Parts: sequence; C-alpha cells; structure tokens
Amino acid sequence: MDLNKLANALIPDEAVKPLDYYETLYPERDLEKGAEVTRLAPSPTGFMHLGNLFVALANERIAHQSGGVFYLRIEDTDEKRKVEGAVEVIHSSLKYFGVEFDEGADLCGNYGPYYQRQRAEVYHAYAKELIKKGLAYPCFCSESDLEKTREYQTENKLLPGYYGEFAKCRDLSEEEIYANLAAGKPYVIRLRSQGDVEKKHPFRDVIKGEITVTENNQDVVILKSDGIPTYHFAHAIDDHFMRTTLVVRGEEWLSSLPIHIELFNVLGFKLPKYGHNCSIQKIDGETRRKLSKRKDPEASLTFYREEGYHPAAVRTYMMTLLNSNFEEWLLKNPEAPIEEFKFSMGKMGKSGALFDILKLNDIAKTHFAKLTAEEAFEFMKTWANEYGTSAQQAYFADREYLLKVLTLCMGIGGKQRRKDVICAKQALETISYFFDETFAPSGEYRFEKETVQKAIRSFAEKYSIADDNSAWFEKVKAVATELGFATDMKAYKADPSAFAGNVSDIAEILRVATTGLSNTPDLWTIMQILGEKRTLDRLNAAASA
RNA sequence: GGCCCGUUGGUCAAGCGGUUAAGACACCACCCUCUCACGGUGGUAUCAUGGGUUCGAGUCCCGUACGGGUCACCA
Repeated sequence: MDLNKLANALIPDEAVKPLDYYETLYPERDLEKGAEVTRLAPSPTGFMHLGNLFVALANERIAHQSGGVFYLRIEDTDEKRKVEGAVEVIHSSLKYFGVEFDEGADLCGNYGPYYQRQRAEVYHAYAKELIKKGLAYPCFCSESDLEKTREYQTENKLLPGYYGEFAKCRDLSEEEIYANLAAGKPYVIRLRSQGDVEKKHPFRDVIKGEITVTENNQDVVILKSDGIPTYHFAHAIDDHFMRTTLVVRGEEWLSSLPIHIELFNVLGFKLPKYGHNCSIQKIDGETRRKLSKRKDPEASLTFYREEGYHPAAVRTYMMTLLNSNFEEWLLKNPEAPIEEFKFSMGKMGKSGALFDILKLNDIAKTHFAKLTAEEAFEFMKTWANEYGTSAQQAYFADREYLLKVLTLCMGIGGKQRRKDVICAKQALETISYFFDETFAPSGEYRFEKETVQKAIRSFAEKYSIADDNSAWFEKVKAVATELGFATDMKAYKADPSAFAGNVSDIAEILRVATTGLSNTPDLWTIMQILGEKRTLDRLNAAASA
C-alpha cells in the first residue's frame, strides 16, 4: 500500500507543516539543570474540585521550588464537557488559594496556544507522520460494530478492546479504504499498536516507586472523527512540545500509562517523568470512595469560599495531605511561609487519604488565631459582602465596635488567643448577639422563672458600667448570696445540697439574659462592649419576659 | 472478570532488618475557671492475614483477604 498517498488523502500537506517546524517553534526550554516543568491540564467543565487544588499545589511547588515553570493547559477536546467561562473559574479559584501559573491559557507563554482545540495542526502533522510510517490507520468501525465486538469479548472472557484480530480496520485493503472514504464514511485514526500484553516492564513512578507496566496492545484512537485528538495523543504531543519534564496527575491515569509510553515512543519523543497521586477519599457509611462532586459539597472549591474558610488554611490542609512531613515542619516553623518548606515527591502518600473536616477545622482555627483584629475584620468583611446576609453585612458599618467584638471573641491581646473561629460564616454567626438586629433572646434557663427574674433584677439594680472586672464579679457574688447560691466553690462541691446553686449558675443566668447563649466569652467584657444602656435593656427585658 | 495500585490507632501518618512503634487531629479523664472554649497534664487505641527468608520482620519474598483505580471517538 502506498502509505504516503494514504497520508495525503487523509491529511493534505497544506494542512500541516514539516515536523522540524514544530521542533524549532517550541525549542527546549532554557532552564537550569534540575528545573522541572510541570502543568495543570484540566477540562474546562466549570467545576473546580478539591482534587484539582491538590494536584495543582503539588505541581506548583515542584516547579517553583526547582526554578522551573508551572503552566496551565486546557484540555478542551471533549466538546460535551465544555462550559463557558470555565477558564476564568480555574484561574480565579486557584488564585484564591494561592496557586498561580507562570504561563498558559489566558496568560502569556511561548509554547501556546494552550487550548488543545487550537492546536489541531500539530496533532495532524504527527498523525500524518504515523500514517506514513504505517503506525496509524483510518478506522471506519461504527459504534455498533465496536459494541458487538465488546459483547463477544466479554461473553468469551477475552480482553476487551480494539486489538489484534478484533482490529478489523487494521488491515483494510487499499481499495476498501478509498471506497469508504469516497462513500464519505466517518472514520477515526487509530494507532497501530506494536505492543504485546505478555510483556511487562519495570517503571519508576516518582510517587508510587517501582511499578510494573504491561505493554499496550490496543489500537487506541488518536484522532476522533472530528479530527480532534483524544487525551492520549494530545498528552504526548503537548507535553513534548510544551517541554514538560514531570507529569503529576491523578492515579486514574496509571492504567493508561502503557498507551502513553507507546505513543511517546512511536513519536520519537523523550518520555517525561510521571507521578501518579492518589485521590482524596471520603468515608461513606462503611466504604471509602473518592470525594464526589455530586454527593459531597466539600468536594467543590467554592464550598470553602462560601463557608468563609481562610484560603491559607485550606492550602495548609492540602499540604499536610500532600507531604507527610509538612505538618511536623510547620510545627517547628509556624511563621515561615509555605514556600520555604522543602516539598518532596517521595513524601507523597501512596494510598488515598481520607478527607477529614475536623482536621481542616483545627488548622483553620490555628490560622485564625494568628490574624490581627484588623486582618480578621477585613477578611470577614470581604466574605460577608459576597456571601453573608444583609444583617451580617451591617456588622461592618461600625468598625470600632466590631473590632472590639473580634478582639474579645478571638482572645486578641489576652494571655492566649482563643482558637474557636473556623470560618467567617461560623464566626459571624457566633457574634450575632452583639447586634440588636440579630440578637435572639432564648428564655431558656436551668432554674425556676422566679429565681431567674430575681437574680436578673437584683443584678440590674447593682450594675454599673464603671465597675472593673473584680467589682463586677463581687456584684454577681452578692446576687448569689442573696438567693442562697454558693460563692465558695469548694464549699459548694463539698455539699451541693446545702445551696440552691453556685455563682457560676448565676453567671449563666445573666449570660443567657444578655446574650441568649449559655456559652460566650467573658461576660463582663461583653457588657462593656454592649454598653450600659443596651445591657440594662436586655436584662430588664429578660426579667419581665 | 482481566490488569495495575494499595493496606501501621477512629483519621492523617513517622518508620527503610534490632525503636518502650514518633507526632498531629479526634476521643476520654483531671487541672485551670463566672459558662463554653482556649490552655496544661495524663490516658485509651495501630503494624489486615497465613506462610516463608533471617539470630532477629511493621520493614524483605510468596499466597490470601479487603479496599481503590481502570478497561470509550471522556478527560
């Protein structure tokens, strides 16, 4: 068969340039030895998964730590999954979590275009080359043809797929091919695989270590009927010409690694290094499974923004999952920027980690405990303007007042910072009682109504905003004594039945009366912040409720 | 089902032939205390399993079980 003629019939010379052209257009990058070129290559589906941030972070760290390049390539070869504005979402959501690209889609760069649909020419040039060499061929099988062979294969417990004797179009005669073409039959271009599934080779994955790969024997599709490449072919071409040195991607790609190895080989390209990372999992009843976009809200990056998690906290959590020694390093260097941590591929986990929101919350709390009142204010304000209720947005009108509230609630200036702010949403919910619009009297007391009212009334009569903390507490104690509550905790513990209760019970009554909650920070300070009038109003309202 | 990957406390995990098997989160107890927290002290709890190799195995080899991934003109 005249392969040149076939190649020209399928892909005319005018459509492509000689192969040398591409090699000079995309030259080797001029980087220091050891510098890694990595990438993130998502589909523009408009949905950003936690897993996207996870791999992005790994790739970003490796590139930047080694003095290399981290770029963004858009895998838009599947028309069905494409969503308008998706690339913008990729940039903005990753940027929010501190991941930025050096080059790529919608950015500058000499190795573009970075959208695969715009790179048709390169793919065609190399597909043509493979056809010329007899390493690729047109396949006219229809979906139902393929379906039939698959059925036959599963029935007979054979390896499914398009290979060997099942590769019907592999050895079509010249006449058949041209007749099909003349008839306008749709076709795809398939690789003529040279592999043998009986042959296995050791392979070094930078994350998994030594693994064995079986040779590929599938005549995989490299160009779909619309002339767009499949992932496999685009991956080989793009990562070669964008001069990627290290591909870190999800574990789900491990099984197609044999295809990629054969493709690089057949194209005469140097194989990049590979690292296949495990996916973040979630426990669902008894079983573990991947974090699911449909079932788990926390799978989406927008979840963390909507809840008001600080981006640095999420990034830190990702890092602890990414590199097992990160947490220890962070403990020793609490103030150091993440960039100083020596990220290592070898320290990436070999098995999938379970997503643990409790751990994230702890990290988030620790992180908030490092912010100043102003920083917390600004962060929460930004959050509230985007996701908060209008009442919450109004909290920010009186800066001085809110700053005081935050200072108290976050323990700023105290001996120790409180660690109970997880995210902006939760924080604003817990301070709602500082604002009349959102203050919700509860009326839930653990004592008789009469006792409660007496206690509140008696305290209200004595209260003065001028009291310092100890004078204030003396008054609480006085109320306790009046009502037969213990003021000496030791005495109370020795014989609780001798008292109606103890000071802390009185404090709780006052706390519920002024805040609606039984657990708040220091009550004296709360009253100082609320001011005398508002405090007395609330006490009086509670006393007569 | 075939192929590939994995399995150390409830969770993330250190470990690289000899350790009392780190640490963090969670949990429990006690202390501090006007509440809740924060903090402090302590505690419960792990090498999936059966065989080898070895003076010695969480660490090396084989089998088994379990979990995950993948078998598209989707990435």
